[in-house]
Amino acid sequence: MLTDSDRYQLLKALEHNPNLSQRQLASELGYSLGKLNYCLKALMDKGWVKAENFRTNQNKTAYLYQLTPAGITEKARVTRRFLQRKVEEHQQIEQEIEALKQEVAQQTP
Amino acid sequence: MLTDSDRYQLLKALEHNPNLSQRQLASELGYSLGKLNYCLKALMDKGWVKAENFRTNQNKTAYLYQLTPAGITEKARVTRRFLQRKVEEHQQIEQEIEALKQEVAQQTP
DNA sequence: AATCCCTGTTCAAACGCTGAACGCGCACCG
DNA sequence: CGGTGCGCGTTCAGCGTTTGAACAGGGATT
Repeated sequence: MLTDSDRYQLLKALEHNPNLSQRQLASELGYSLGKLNYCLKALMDKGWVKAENFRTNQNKTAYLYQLTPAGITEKARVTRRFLQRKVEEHQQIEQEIEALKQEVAQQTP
Repeated sequence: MLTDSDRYQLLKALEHNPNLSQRQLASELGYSLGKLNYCLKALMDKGWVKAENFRTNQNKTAYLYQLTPAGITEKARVTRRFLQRKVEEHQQIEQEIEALKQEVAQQTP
């Protein structure tokens, strides 16, 4: 698929480290290589990320995965949306914990 | 698979309603019929739940999915474990939210 | 030229999940 | 007594997602 979490995590990682390889990104985010390639391609299809060929000073060829202006805008939007979702999740877990605590308290009096 | 969440939810549901059909249980927990059947069978294989043939007063045949003594013990264990995991998750989300808030604050000054 | 290493890309296989379909047994009715 | 309907548990082909081994390409090193 391509969830908001994927979008957020990838855009954030690329914002800070546009010079990582797909393998490094995958490892950093805990994604498989295939999934990362899929997600990255999706971001590029949307025009949020642009791959630029570049070579390190004295090293191999590689790509630079840079956020486009549209990507920067989108990253801001996704971040706000993701935050809101996390806040809701947080509240829900709080209730769940309260219920679980009562349950544990009752089960061995 | 069969996560702690599955174990907890099913054991809890059965503790309160041993007389529900698999379809009713699935609907209540938001599981598909196939998944519920799989999970329930797993609990029975472990010896935590026992299916007893019974017939409602003036109705059809059905099963009673009752927790065994071992099942009651296990339910208590799983509940504690599940609570602990939720507390950790809660703390982690709290940190994540804090980071996201700072990120949002910085992105449109 | 040959070898090595690190790229990005691909895609068959594995996995988890779904829900339509099936067989069974009971209750009701003609 | 047969027929029909209903709800039950069970099954499994099909689906969408995910995995990671395998591949092709290009620069560096020998």
